[in-house]
Amino acid sequence: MKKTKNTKKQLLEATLTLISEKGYLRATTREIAQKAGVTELTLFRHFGSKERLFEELLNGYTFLPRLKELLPELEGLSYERSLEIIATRFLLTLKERKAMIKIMYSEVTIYPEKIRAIYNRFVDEMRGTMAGFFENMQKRGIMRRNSPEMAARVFLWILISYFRSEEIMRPGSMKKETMEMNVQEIIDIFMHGTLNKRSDLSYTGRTAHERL
Amino acid sequence: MKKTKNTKKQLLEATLTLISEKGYLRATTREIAQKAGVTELTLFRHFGSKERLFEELLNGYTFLPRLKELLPELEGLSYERSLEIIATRFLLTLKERKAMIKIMYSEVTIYPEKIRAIYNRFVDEMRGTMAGFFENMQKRGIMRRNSPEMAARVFLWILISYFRSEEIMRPGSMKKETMEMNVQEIIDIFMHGTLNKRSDLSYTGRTAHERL
DNA sequence: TGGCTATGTAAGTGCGCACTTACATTAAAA
DNA sequence: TTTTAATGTAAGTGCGCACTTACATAGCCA
Repeated sequence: MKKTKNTKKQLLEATLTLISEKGYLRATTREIAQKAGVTELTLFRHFGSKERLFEELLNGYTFLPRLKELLPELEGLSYERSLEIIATRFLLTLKERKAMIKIMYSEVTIYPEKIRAIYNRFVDEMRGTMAGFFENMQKRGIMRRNSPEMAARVFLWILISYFRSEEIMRPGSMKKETMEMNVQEIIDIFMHGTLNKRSDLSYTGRTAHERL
Repeated sequence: MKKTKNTKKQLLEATLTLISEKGYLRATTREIAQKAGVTELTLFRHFGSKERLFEELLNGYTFLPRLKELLPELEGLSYERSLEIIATRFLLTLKERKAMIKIMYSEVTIYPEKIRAIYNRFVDEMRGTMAGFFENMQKRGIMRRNSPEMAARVFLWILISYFRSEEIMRPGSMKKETMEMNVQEIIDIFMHGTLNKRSDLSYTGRTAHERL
């Protein structure tokens, strides 16, 4: 063989980048090949068609959320602090996977089943993990008796929307400090809720907003 | 003139539908014209190019959220009930605007400025209204002293993600009853928060989840 | 060394699509 | 009735793109 053995990998990477930037139809095979440093013909020799190239990208992609490994490290921390750490880690994962996330948002109409499958696999896993975490918090009497499933969904929804708002709909990338502040406020709301109750004051004293 | 005077309107409607279903590039001018009941040539005589057709669609679109008109009707209702009603109304608005929302999600990469402008106009207006509502609740001592802005953002984020999850990423459309139940659980979390506090029990007795 | 495999060069094919041109028709306004 | 504005019919143009074919070349292994 000549030169590199990882041609396929580089083609898949170029595909990921270009399709996330310009969408499936606007990302031409010529451009993808060029970005991968090979000829267009090589692309077709490896994947046969543009469609199969895209499918292989989708099939081979894994989000591997490292959330589960994170949970044991939270022992001893407060509920609030735990949520903050989980949220931060989750947002970083989203940021790392930004390219694929953009694809999932913009190409659902075209590849409904496959993209939904990936998306749901990812979200379901996250939700399962979080639901487990919440169940645990309930057993310890730390959390109210909400449905852990729904709590997990709401938790993830907030963060996904926040990510989308900051990273995709608003210009400029999330700054680390802004993010930390926002996460604090978000978690504050998620944890305490928004209703004024006397016990709040005795427990936390002030809201994240007041601390600013 | 011949027949209808509203050719432009019908073309714009067809454009909205088709682009939301298949994306900008896959929605052909031939198909759009056919759906509008006119010839392709008529389309070009009216709009000059496909791009300008799309631009006119974006420029002329208005979300007109009727949220503001809704607020006065909430006088006398509980905080929780008010939030439920607002959430339901907001979700219905999203459902009605589903086509444009799908376009905004899938074509941001291609028309960043214009789509972001529309999106932000919509979201900012909603957020402003909600922030006003929360400020009012704070003045009355009903709500904790969170940042009303952030509370509004979180509130809308949850609902938008919920909408997306049910209407776009999961097969099948939101059933009315399921939606009502989900909204109850969501609002329950948003309002009370997820922390177990003694005053919760004295105030509401049980969570939405326990009521099921 | 010789054969095999991965890649390259170059030229081309066919299709779909946005967009055009020339001419005809119809209904309403004048 | 004549004129005019909006639409239709029909044929076509040119471009970009996915994909192909034929032939050449460079490194690896037996």
